[in-house]
Amino acid sequence: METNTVTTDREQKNFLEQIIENDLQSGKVSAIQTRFPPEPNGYLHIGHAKSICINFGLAKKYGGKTNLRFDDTNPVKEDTEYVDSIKEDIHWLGFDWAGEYYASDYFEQLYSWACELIKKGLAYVDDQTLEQIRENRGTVQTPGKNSPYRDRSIEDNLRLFKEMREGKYKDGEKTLRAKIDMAHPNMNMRDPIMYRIIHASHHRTGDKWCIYPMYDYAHGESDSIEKVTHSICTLEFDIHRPLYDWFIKSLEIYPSHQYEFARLNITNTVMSKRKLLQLVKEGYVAGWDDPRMPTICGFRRRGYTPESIRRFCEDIGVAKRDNLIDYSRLENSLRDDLNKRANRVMAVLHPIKLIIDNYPTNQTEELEAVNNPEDESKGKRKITFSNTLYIEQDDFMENAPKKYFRMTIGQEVRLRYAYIVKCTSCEKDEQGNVTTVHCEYDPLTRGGDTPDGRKIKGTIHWVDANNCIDAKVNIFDRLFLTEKPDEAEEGKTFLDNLNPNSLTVLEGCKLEKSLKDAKPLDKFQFERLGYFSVDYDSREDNLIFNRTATLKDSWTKQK
RNA sequence: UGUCCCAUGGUGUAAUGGUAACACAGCAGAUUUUGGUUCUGUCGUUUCAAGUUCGAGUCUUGAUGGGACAACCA
Repeated sequence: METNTVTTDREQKNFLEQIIENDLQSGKVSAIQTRFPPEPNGYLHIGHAKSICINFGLAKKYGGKTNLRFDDTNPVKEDTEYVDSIKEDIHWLGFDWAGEYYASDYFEQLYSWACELIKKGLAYVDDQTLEQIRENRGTVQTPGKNSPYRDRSIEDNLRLFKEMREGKYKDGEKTLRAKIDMAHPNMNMRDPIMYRIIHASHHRTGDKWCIYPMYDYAHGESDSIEKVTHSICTLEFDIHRPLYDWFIKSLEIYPSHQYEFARLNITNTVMSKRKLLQLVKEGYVAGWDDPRMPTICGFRRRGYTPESIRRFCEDIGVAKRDNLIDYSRLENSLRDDLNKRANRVMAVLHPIKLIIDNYPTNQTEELEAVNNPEDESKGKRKITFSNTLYIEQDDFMENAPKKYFRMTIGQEVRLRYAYIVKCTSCEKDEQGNVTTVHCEYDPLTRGGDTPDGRKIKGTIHWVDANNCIDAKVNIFDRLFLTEKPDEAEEGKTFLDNLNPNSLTVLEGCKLEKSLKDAKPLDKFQFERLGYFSVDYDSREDNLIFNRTATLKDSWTKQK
């Protein structure tokens, strides 16, 4: 292994990279093998994306491999629906796995290893009930008590365990336990349960088994079978590591090692699968892929790109201390990506009419607009202009503050790519809302240039009222009102922190004609407004856009 | 009154006993046919105490604060 390239490298490395480089240099491992081990009992969320980027990213960086392994040891919670969605999401994120495995592939091996542990006197069949086991486990501060069945003979244990497998017992009647230490300060070491009886069909093995291994017994052994060198998981498993090591050592099998990092937390959202499932099941959101959900499919539907999510995961880094990342970091990554890639178009979300009184009534002309000022290769397009346009409600004010550079009576403003116009008057409805604004244009400023060189501070976007299309636009706000929704007040739950206004549907938005063929997941920057993506439910005659994120806005801040 | 993990600007993440740094956010300015982008400048950091050392963010001990652990979940 070359070491000189590494030492001269000034790049910052996280603790996992340091561990891996040490292991590679010392010869502890010759190549690295990682794995991403989801349980197929829910959809992947942004926290999983972090784990995916770490596991796949590390293997890629150091020339190793990553397996996808489904941790499917609990048939009552798992389903192929989740298997499929998980695979889709990983691919969409841009990763491909070396091997696709299932813990259930290893059930036979796991069973025979369990028999080996029995033969070594390191496991026993326990007849205690769930309640008795719980009671005798003790507490974190008091030692537990040995089970009365703890000293059964190896022969009895072997026979009983075989009978468990054969279906001779009902759910809960017996368990197989590792024989470690009921007084161990680490609760996980107090004779942890290795197998429980569950008479339920498994999504892959059907009714072949009625005993299923627990996570602690299955996970490390699966890692070992796959010769995983670095088994990377979140912090809450660090207390399981002694047990992880105990099984591997007792079985004398390939020594995989577990390393833990701090899970991702993001402001104003929840990240637990249980809570996400609850939001879906109880109808607080429209589904797993609701654009307000922190799921991968939710972000996808909202308009996020895989690149922006990967970039985000790199940005936030990896360490062992608890963290809470501001949601805006996600938006930053998105803007950074889409600024360079999304074509610009003009759209008016809250339309009011703008009538150019000195422009010929029946005239229409075509103007040229740049598709992406960051990327000349995206070319230009034609947009039409006439005497009646739509502009944004916010872009007109009757009594404007002095730093308001938009439309207000007597002030000149540029209509993007069109003309300089001067606002003359407005019309209101009975409630006093402005419905129509009048102005006059300067014919010498076609395209938006000022031949006399006068400076125009404001430029606003517009849509030709005589040549535009209607659309529905979903505006999303944070799903939760508080930064840490999990921390609910006394007697309340995270549900009480839900934002009742997290979704606003805008009807009758006006879009430039070029958008008529937009297909689901197409992404655009609506000039001055933000990034928008076409929703799955969008149809040619009923366009629906999702606002992915706004543009940075230093104006509303100034106000 | 247990065991384990963690503690660096507002938020994250580096610094491997030798000048505390980078990103984002904030603030100020420049540029701009998007109040976007881009560019420049700027603000601001080692939880506390003792110890080891020529020298400590880093090592030791203690304290404080935060987190994890008592599913036949993962």
